[in-house]
Amino acid sequence: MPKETFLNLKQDKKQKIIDATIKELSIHPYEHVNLANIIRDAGIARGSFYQYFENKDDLYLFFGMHIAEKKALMFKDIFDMSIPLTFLERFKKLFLRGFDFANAYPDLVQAGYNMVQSSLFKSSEMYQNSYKGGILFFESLIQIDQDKGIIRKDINAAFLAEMILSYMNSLNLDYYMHPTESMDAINNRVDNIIDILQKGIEQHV
Amino acid sequence: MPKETFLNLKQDKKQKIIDATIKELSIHPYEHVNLANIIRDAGIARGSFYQYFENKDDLYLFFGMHIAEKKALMFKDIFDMSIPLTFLERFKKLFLRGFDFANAYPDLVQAGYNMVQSSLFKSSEMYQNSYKGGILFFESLIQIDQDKGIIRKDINAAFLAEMILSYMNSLNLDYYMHPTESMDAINNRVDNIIDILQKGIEQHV
DNA sequence: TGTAAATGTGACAAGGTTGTCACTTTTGGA
DNA sequence: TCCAAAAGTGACAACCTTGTCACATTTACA
Repeated sequence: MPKETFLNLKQDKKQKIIDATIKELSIHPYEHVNLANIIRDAGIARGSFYQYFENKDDLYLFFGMHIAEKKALMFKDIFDMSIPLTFLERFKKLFLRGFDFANAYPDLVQAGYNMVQSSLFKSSEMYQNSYKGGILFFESLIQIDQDKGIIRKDINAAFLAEMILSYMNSLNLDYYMHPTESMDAINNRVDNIIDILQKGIEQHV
Repeated sequence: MPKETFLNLKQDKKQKIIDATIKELSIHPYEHVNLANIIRDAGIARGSFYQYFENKDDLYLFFGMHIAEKKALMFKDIFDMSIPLTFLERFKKLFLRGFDFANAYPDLVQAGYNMVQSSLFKSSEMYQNSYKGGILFFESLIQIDQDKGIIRKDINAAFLAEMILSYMNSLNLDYYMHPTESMDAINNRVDNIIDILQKGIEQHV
């Protein structure tokens, strides 16, 4: 956790440090991040950095939370269960929103990708929880649709949830790294995949 | 490429260096690999190392090729087109064989995983080619089945190939990292997924 | 305005890693 | 057996990075 000194900083100085962190993390993998670069770009002294954060890992922890906050805002409505949607409709929304997020915050996403790559982060509680949480959420959506008779009952909800989220992540990450496809092509691709899933899991009456 | 000096080494000395590399790479992510550990475990002098390899990256290049050779041997028959199999049959074989490979060479796979994680390796030509090659191969298998009327013609072969390979990779890697599931559970999971794909892509007459 | 607490600063110690080089030992052919 | 080429060796220079600390400056409040 950052020290109070950092939290008390004026917004624009805080933002400068965040921006410098994004820049450095979006260029270098986590393990090669150089504090000197962040300090230079943020325009602060080395000593000041250690007045704001315990150490480098403390900065990462804060930065991970910063990304999580941005994501929570962007994906909020998709996890809102008061909006009635089938499993596949919700999944499609999540899938497409991932690309919107990448378009909105390209550097942030690149930086986040580099963080997630690191084994240090992958084994962190924060990551584990959010990953498992996502799977459990979609697993329950699948089960609801199975109860309603929309999805075949012989499908293992956990397996399906893991598969689609793992594929979504890898495709989103691909797009972050090489945003070559147009949004039209992306939509086409998502439709094609959703169609396969739809026919693969639907309950025939 | 390793220097001739290395290639001229007696097999058991070569193997000792390979084993030490596997050990170090299976414990630490690529960026944190410490030559001192490899040298100690291999029982050679620092100077000798630089008589065998240009530098650290040269060792990685060689090691990547070493893994590729082992894999080629293990997966050979799956890519043998003289054996007649449908796309899904071949995919299932590949999927399951991935787990066999992990069981046969757990440390090697762990080390390979750590390598593949590194952005340096991911952007290497060797990796790009083998990745694209796999996708193209399965893309062509899908097209063959489409021509035969086994798979719906409105399915985009490239999209489907990318999806299944990306999912297979992530599941295989998961298993490498936490081999908690029994082979029975694995078989069950693979069958469940193959069933969804089967129903999702089959051509109805 | 005076002063104590908070914040800012950058040189530097401590620790770590890579690749080099002058030297030693081994090998293999004359 | 002798000797030149090949292979082996490990101390070390060069470099890099983190976190610290004694001191300087600013802030906030009496």
